Amino acid sequence: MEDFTALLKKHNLKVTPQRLKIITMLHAHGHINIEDLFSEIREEFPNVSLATIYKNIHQMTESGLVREVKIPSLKSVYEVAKEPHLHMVCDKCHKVEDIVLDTDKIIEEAEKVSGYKIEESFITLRGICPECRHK
Amino acid sequence: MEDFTALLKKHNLKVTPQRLKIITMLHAHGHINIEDLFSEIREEFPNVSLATIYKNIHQMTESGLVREVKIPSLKSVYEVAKEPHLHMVCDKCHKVEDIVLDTDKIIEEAEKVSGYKIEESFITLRGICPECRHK
DNA sequence: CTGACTGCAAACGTTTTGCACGGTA
DNA sequence: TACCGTGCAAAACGTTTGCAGTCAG
Repeated sequence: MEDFTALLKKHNLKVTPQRLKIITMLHAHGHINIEDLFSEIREEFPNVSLATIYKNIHQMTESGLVREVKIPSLKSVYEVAKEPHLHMVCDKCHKVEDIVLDTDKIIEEAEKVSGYKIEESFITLRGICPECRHK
Repeated sequence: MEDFTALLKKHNLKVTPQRLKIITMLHAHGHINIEDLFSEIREEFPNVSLATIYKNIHQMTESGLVREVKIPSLKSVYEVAKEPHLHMVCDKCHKVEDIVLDTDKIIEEAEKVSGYKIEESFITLRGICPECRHK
C-alpha cells in the first residue's frame, strides 16, 4: 500500500497534509503511540496540535482505516488496518512486531468450550526478540 | 482460594480491611474496573479514598497478586492472578469470562515463525455469548 | 462557496503525589 | 513502638471540547 491519498478518500476523509503525515508515520513505524506520533509530526509541522492528532486518530479508527492496539504495560499504539495478525512484544527493546499465523484451530476450540460466536481475536505474545537474545 | 488474609501475607502486604475488601470484590466479580470497584467498596467503607484503591491495585499488581487486563474498547479490568487463561468478551452485554485452553500449539508456531522466546500470551476473543445469542 | 479541518485554549476525567493521622505487626 | 497504610486535597496527566480562522472539494 502506497497511495495514502486514495486510502483517505476510500474512507471518506478529506485529504489534508496532517492526515497524510499521520498515515505515513503509522505506516513507517508499524506501530506508534500518540506521544511519539505527535513529536514526530511536529518536526515537519511545528504548529500541529495534539488535538488534531487525537481527532484524526479517532476518525481514522472509526472509519476502520486505523486500529488501536492495547498492549500490557505499554501505552496504546496505533497501526494502519490490514489483514488479521498477532502482535509480538519484546520485553527488552519493547518493539512491537506483527506476525501472521493461522488461528482457526484455537478459535474453533474456544467457540466449542465457551459457546460464544467469536467475531475477532486479539493475541499479543510477550517475550524476547531474536536480536535481544543474541546479545 | 478462600483465605485472602494468607494471600496478602504471602505477597508481603499488610492485611487491612480495605485490602481484604478489594480482593474479595475482585474474586467475586472475576473482573472489575477501578470505577466499579471504588463504588462497590464505598458501600461498605464510605470514607475509602480512590487514591487508596489505586495505590493498592498497583501494589497488588506489582507483587503479582493481581493482574490488569486490557480489553479493546473497554476500560482496564483487574483480576486475581490465577492459572493462564483466555478472555472472552461479549459484544452485547460486555461481560468478561475466562476460559482455559491449551495454547501450546500456537505459541510454538509463533516462536518458530518469529524467532522470539515467548514468556507469556495475552489472548482476548470478542463475540456474542451464549445467553445473548439466544435472545 | 460551504462544510470540514486546524490550532489554540480551556475544560474534563483519570491517576498520582504529599502530607498528617491512624492502624498493623 | 516503628513503619506502613489511609484519607484528603492538590497536582499532574492524558484526552476532549468549543470556537474562530482556514482550507479542501
